[in-house]
Amino acid sequence: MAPRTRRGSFPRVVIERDTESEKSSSSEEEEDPEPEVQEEEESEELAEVENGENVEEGLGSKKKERVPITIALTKVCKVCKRKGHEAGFKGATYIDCPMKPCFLCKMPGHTTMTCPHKVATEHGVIPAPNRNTRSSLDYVFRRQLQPDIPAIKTAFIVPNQVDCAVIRYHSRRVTCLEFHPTNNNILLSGDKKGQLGVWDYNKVHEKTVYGNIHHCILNNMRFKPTNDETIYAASSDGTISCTDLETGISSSLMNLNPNGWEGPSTWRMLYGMDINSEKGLVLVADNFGFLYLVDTRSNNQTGEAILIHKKGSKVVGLHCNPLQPELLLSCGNDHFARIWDMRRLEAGSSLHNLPHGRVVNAAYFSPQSGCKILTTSQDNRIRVWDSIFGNLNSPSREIVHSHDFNRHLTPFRAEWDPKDPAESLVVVGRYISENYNGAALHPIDFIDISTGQLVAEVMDPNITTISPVNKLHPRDDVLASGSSRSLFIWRPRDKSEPVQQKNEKKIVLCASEKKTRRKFGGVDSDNDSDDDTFSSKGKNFKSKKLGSKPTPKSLRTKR
DNA sequence: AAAACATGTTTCC
DNA sequence: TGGAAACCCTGTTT
Repeated sequence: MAPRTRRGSFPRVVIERDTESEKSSSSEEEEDPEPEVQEEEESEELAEVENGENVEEGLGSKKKERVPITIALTKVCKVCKRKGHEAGFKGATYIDCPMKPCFLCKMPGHTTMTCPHKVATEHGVIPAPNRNTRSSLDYVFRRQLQPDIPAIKTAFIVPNQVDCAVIRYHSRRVTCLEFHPTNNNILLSGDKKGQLGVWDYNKVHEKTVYGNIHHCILNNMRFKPTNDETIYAASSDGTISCTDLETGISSSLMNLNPNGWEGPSTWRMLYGMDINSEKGLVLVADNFGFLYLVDTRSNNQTGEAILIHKKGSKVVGLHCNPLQPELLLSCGNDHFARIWDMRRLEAGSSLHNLPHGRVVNAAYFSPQSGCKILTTSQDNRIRVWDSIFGNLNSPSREIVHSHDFNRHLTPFRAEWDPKDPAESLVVVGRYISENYNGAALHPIDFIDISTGQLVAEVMDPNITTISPVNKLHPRDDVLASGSSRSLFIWRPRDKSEPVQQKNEKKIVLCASEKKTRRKFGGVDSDNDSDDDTFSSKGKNFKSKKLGSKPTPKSLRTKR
């Protein structure tokens, strides 16, 4: 950023921003509100309040007479550049800039620390606007719509302990995960580079990476319903692949960029994908708002591309209703999730449009009844619609939860627990870190979406990275996480443990172990400057089995 | 040890 | 409309 000019009374004070170094000298002082700045403090402060428009001119005209005063900015906030406070980590606790809206709920007037949604055991639920009709009649009504909803919820079994992990299985950040539909120990993973990993996590050292299928982001994959050794994948390279998991032999169903690179305005990328087995279709959607249908028997596109989201916007998610093959759910960067009737697919013909505050990362029907809808939006809210047959004008619940967009991260997606008969357990990684005994960790949250309660937060002191990609096993009590370039398998700490009641289920993993002492929680980096190869540092492509008491050196235990 | 910086997408203007 | 800024709880290299 350009140096910031501040118009004081007489001498213009220029703060060279490149001296960002100061922020880190946090160790020296704590509460001292007096920075050792020069004399012109108050004038500076004044100017600061209303300036901002004179930055340019100051830059241009005062180039030479500007005396860059490199203030010893021990107290200048790196976020807003004002003094008197300082954003950043203090130990393992992040202090927000008070000038910014709350990092969690995005509302002004408070910081994350004091956010009303940051209660110890829950992130908070915002009842949707139309939710004031919360009469008992309403419940009766909804009960009629969903007669199969169990009256008493079964207790959740939450995987909470790292069972095994593979470090740098991928050479880029993990972008998607999929459990094998029939083989219990097989996990598939895709990464930013387009590689497809096949991992038998009971044999940690057996793993396969197919690197030639795609050459950029593998956005979504699905098993072929009629052959569970075959996987479809949609990639930002504009192709759909169909790969045999045994041989790695892959064919391409579709290539939206047959002429190769002709510039960013024409390069089409495939994001959302799902399979409609009833109709024998692979559905994919691109970054320009279009949906494509591919017949899985002929491997040919059927019909024309259909504009299903705002023209030019990315359609990141597609989901076919598990029970009603005519229903399709899509979501994308136009801030909408949309419900479609497959029999009447044309631009503008959506049955419902579900508005969101920001980009919608994911939208899913509930896995068993297909009656509920769960969305993850970049406005830090998980939204739930309890019945697709009910009032869809506003969500039944909005659950505030930190899963912001970050350039280094795969977008977070809240995922259903496919095993939960009540369809109320959801897993989602958390962006903001919390101080757990001195370590800044990013838990993976289990949320009861019927109440908004945080049922469990899963973490390990050795895992300091953010885990935006999570998937619960369709049959076992197993959680798979993709975090940075690593994959983790979590299982319950002790299977013989009596199942706890739902409200006592707060789990803090290894809270007493504090080996990890890092300022930052970590991120799933995709820094292109680091090497792609699996051999670049010797530690790449190594797998590690973690015992029940994990003290793995491999898990980048820092100090 | 500390700082620079690479990186990509959305939103702002 | 297009270009610039914002992001600001990285990870890696310098």
